[in-house]
Amino acid sequence: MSEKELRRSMSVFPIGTVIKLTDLSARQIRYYEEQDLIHPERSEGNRRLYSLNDIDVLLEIKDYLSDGLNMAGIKRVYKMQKEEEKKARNKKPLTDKDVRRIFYDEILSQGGLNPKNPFDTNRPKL
DNA sequence: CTTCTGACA
DNA sequence: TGTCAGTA
Repeated sequence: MSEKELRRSMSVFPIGTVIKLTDLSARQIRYYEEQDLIHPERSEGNRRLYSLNDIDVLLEIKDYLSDGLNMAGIKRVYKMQKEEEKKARNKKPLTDKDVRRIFYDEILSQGGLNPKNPFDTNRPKL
């Protein structure tokens, strides 16, 4: 892991800072953590500490949300990214963002996954 | 003063 | 998701 990646993964920001940077509510930020989309560490006083990477993910989630994806859809974007990582890890030189971008576009082009429509657990796998 | 967890008029 | 409570 490069030094830059190491720094981007260091947990140093309190939730207040993240709220200002992402314009998301504390409620939402904690909820996305429950959904395993971000993994902030904890300080001695049990306070959450976020990394630049966590903030990037939060910013991406905001975009997905504004484009109509619900939690199920967003979680799939990241879930598929992980699955694809294992395959590409030893082959393609795609970055995490490239992979997410690809699946994100696919999901959008397939329509659906709107916040209104309940869950889509039974949707066909991409 | 800031953040945390749990709960719901 | 908002928000209020009671803490740490």
